[in-house]
Amino acid sequence: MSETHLQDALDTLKTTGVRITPQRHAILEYLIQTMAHPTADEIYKALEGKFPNMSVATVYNNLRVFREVGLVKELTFGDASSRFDFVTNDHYHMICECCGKIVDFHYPGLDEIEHFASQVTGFDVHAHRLEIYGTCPSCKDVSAKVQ
Amino acid sequence: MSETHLQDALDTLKTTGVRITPQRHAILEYLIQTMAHPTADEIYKALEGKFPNMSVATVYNNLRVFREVGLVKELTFGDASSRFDFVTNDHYHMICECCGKIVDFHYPGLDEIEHFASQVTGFDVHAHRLEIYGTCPSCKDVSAKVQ
DNA sequence: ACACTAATTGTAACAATTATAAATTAATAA
DNA sequence: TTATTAATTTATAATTGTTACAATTAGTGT
Repeated sequence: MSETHLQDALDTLKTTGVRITPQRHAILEYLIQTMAHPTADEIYKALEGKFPNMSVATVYNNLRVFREVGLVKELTFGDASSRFDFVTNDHYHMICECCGKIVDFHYPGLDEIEHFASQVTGFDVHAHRLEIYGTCPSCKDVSAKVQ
Repeated sequence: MSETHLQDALDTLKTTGVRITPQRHAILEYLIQTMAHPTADEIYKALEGKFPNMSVATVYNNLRVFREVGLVKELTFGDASSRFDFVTNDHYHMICECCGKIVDFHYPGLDEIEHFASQVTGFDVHAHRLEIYGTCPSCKDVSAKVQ
């Protein structure tokens, strides 16, 4: 099924007139296959084996292209570097403040808040972003043992 | 009433054992008084007149101190630099994707989603973050005129 | 007013990201 | 298939936001 995701993504590129290069193919493949939400540098390092000559700039350029086409979402948390997430269906992120782990979860029907906010502020609403911060089970265990 | 905010903030510093310096006083005052959500550099530039010798490092240091004490929230959007928001009561942000304007709005009862997410992921939940993106009224006007 | 310690300053370092220009390569049509 | 053209990659330099550091300065409790 990640196969079809990749195929869909490539189709999107084709219809949008974005050339499909081996580097783009590899970046997309990696983004889809990994369960993590990698930084640009992590992607760069992960593909170093396959593409010894690839430049970091290529990773950044293509992540921007993917974002513009809507294939990829850029996540900016407090820390230094952005993380990138292949867009499938809508989901939110639960983030461990201890170890940085990110877990996806689904939650339907936050559209009402978009409505509400639109009414209150007079904005046209395009999208929203929600993250929840906490402590993951394994970090809870660790801190329990320490005490 | 922004007077009491400032006084409360200073009290918080005192009880937390954080020294009250003129620079800290001025940064807090500026954060409370401005309706915007300034970057560290904007704060630095705004106080340049009063403190010609103040270092950027001082601004960053103190914003970190304020964050650790809970007086200030750091907002990281897609763009390069963090923005800082004096913490009053809980509110969310509506952000114009066209001009970057940020408008605060209140919305009660998003605790249920914290509960839900906690159940689903097994995390202990500490906080959440929500932003809504759209186009502000004045940017709507401009784009209407162009067409 | 004194001493103690934290805070400020100026600067250098760092790390993420972007700009640039030259070399390469994918898509297209002949 | 090949030539053409414009997009893409690459390598590197530049930029920018932020932090680290060491020396100086200044709050605070006594």
